[in-house]
Amino acid sequence: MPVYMTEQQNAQRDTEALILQAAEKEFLEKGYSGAKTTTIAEAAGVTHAMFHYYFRTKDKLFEKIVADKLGKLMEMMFSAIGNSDLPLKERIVQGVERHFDFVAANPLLPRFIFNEVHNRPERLDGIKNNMISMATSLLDNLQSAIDKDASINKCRHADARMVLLDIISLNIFPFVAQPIVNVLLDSIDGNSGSLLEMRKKENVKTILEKLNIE
Amino acid sequence: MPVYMTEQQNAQRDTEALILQAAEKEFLEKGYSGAKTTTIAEAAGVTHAMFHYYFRTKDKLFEKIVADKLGKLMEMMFSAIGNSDLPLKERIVQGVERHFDFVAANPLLPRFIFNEVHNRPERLDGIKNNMISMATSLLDNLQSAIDKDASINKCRHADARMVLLDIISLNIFPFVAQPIVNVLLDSIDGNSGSLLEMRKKENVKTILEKLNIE
DNA sequence: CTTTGTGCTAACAACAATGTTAATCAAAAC
DNA sequence: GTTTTGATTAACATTGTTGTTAGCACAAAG
Repeated sequence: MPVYMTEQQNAQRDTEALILQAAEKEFLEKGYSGAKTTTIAEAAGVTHAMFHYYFRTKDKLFEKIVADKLGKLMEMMFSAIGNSDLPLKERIVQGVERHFDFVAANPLLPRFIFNEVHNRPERLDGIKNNMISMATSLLDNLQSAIDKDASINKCRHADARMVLLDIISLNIFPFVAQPIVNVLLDSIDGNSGSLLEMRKKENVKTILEKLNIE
Repeated sequence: MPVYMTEQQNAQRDTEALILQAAEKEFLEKGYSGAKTTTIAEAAGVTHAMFHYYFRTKDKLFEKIVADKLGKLMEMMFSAIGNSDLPLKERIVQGVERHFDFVAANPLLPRFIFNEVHNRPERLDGIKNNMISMATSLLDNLQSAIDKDASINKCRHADARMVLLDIISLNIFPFVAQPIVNVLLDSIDGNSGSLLEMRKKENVKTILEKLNIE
């Protein structure tokens, strides 16, 4: 393998990366059927023949990107289960905030995944087993942490799966429904933009209250 | 206006309605760009020329359907604010359950609206004012009910807007993410299908706990 | 300096999707 | 019964989108 790359190879990596970036953005924004290869090429600043030169077909590139984003599905779900080394309260706070921050950093990801999984549910087949085993172990761990805390302190004996679903639901919704939520709240009082920070704190509070912690 | 319709008029209404139904289904399933007029016509059992005969263009019919579904946006949000004649606890229970049932009866509606509002946020412009005034009055009412209950009983002094967002988030998520949630929960134990009923109860509980009612 | 390989372009080909039109058929109006 | 009206069809026209190909430019290798 070459230590120095030729200029041609540099150029290749550049335009290939440019197309990939443009495609990712376009696909995440508009989904498979809404995205156009010509638009992607245009956004990348190359002729649309380059698209096919590097990635053969629209499907091939799309499936590559779907696979990539599907890999983030785990993170989109299980990052909400905090670090098991922390005491339960800190674990919950960290879990909710970490999860919220992940979604905030990938605000288009949820809608994209929901849409493309709805379009072809069999996309899940490949990661199903991985998902299940990961969910099982993480949830088992969280559940016993909750149960232990429930015995020692006054914490509620909650179902860890439900808590996880609560966190994911609460955190993802404002991003999936952003324009609508903005209309709803921005105009009632003038808190434009601060909604997300507000919501992040609120969700932490909601989950803590649900578990009756503190 | 005729009391009896001619057979031609009957036929017209039939195929027009058939196309409309097929289009609604197709659009809700696949969105604007994913839906094909030929597929709609085929599903309605007519030639695709009929599509244009009755509805001129794909856009026109789509906008009609979007407007219709956007009309349901209010219900999708504010049905969660229960009847103000009831005591707070019953009001919350009724609100959450009524809202959940509405989403369950229109499971494709949220994704459709989120997508098409994201594609063209200006779609909201038309109903913005209506939304705001309705939100204001309904939320004001709910807020004072909460505040009153907080003074009399031990109920928490919660922000009605946040409570509304919580309910919508929790109730809508399982439908928007259905295949994923099913994988996550179905395989952990064998509760296939019962997830939604489970979730409905859980959401009621969560909101009641949040308000510290009962 | 020639040859080879490769990124790149422009033009074209193929197909799918939207939209149109002229002609047909049957029921309703007269 | 003739005419008219409107639903319906098949065929066509158009455009947008995807994918291909022949050739050019230019750096690297010999």
